[in-house]
Amino acid sequence: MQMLKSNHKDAYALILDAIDIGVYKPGDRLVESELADRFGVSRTPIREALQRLETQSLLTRDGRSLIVASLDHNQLAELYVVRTELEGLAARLAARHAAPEEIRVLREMVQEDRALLGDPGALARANRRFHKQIHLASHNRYLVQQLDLVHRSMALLATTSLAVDGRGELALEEHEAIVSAIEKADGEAAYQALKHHLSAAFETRLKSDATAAQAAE
Amino acid sequence: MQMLKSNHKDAYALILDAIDIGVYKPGDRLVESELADRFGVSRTPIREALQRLETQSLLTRDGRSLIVASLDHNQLAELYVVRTELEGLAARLAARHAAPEEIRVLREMVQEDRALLGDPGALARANRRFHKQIHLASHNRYLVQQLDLVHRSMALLATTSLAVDGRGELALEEHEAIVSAIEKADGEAAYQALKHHLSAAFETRLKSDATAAQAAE
DNA sequence: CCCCCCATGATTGCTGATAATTTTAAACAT
DNA sequence: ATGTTTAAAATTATCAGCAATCATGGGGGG
Repeated sequence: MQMLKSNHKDAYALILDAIDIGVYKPGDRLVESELADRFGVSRTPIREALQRLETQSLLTRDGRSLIVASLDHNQLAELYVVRTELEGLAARLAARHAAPEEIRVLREMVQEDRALLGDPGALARANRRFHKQIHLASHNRYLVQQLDLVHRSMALLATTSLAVDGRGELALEEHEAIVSAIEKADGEAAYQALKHHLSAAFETRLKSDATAAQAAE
Repeated sequence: MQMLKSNHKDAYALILDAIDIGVYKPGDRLVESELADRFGVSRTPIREALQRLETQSLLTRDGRSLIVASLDHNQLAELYVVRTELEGLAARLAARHAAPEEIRVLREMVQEDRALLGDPGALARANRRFHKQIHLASHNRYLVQQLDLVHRSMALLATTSLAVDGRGELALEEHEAIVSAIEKADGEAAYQALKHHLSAAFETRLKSDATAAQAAE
């Protein structure tokens, strides 16, 4: 008999979700007993989940206790450099190794995501799916894993650049260019297109952060 | 008063060492109670260390229990692709961002490591130091972290390519070329030199593995 | 009035015990 | 001999409680 999919996820996923949703924001302290109460388990599984999150750099130590990691400007820039290189590599490999079916899935995604242009949240999820599909198409498990880590770190960023006016349209065009390059099996073009895509996204983020910072003064 | 450096490392380091030394080899099952006995602590810190090692892919699940991960031929190839790209990036960034002092340290390493040419073990450690120094010179903390992960995965490989006849000399020449490129602040040359270095190392490994496999028939 | 010291409470680290699950192996039937 | 069922052993997952450490705040002392 098939086990019903329990709605009782494990502590790791629960805490990750809580961070994603914004229950805990960068800088917040995570107290084991509090989390244990909130999720109705004892401290042991909480501790283990916290340590896993720590090794993935989503949490960081402040003295003896753990706080949600935050990305300052420098760290964000450093993350983007690494992300760009890894995603670029994934695109290059995808152009070389993707199965025809995988490419078709990518193309369909680009089509279907047009329907989401009004909804930044849905667009952000679609964007993640799209990139994940490229990672998988690289057929390099290590790369997929490293990129998972990178993306998990980006969960610390509250905003998505896709919410900025007009960025959604541009991003989809860039996706289209990436898929076209992969279709042509042109690794270098795919690499460049993905690099351009992330560069544009980073630039948008910096601009919107600058505006927000000014507004906060 | 300064605490004496305790010879009682934490469970994580102890298990990692045990894997490094070869007490536990890829495929071996790690039993919590056995490790707890061996290191004289209770199962809880062992469990936490095991989970950390699992998230770093040094251990993998086989059903409910953990075994030391192993790298088959494909996984090794995939790892090398990612490693090459990341180390190449580090070299390029180091050429751009390294402080003069950091470059001098690199140059000294190349000089001093000549003295170790007879001792593959010492050479392997020196090699790790050298690469780590380049990582740091990139001044990108994310990259340093990702590369740490990659190198930890390589701990699963029992042999070092530096033990192969003549490889030590070649490797040091390649190190020399890398440092020269960084000195000239020529990022592209540094990138290419590092790529070449790793490519040569990988090739050496494949050859020696092939020989060993034949001998085992 | 401000600063330092100590006591108190909060929080993490660890232990031993218990529950749940899986693996092992042994007896049995085919 | 081989496959299958069932019971026992081993192992992992979780829990509640204790010990150690750290932060906080409330008095003295200057």
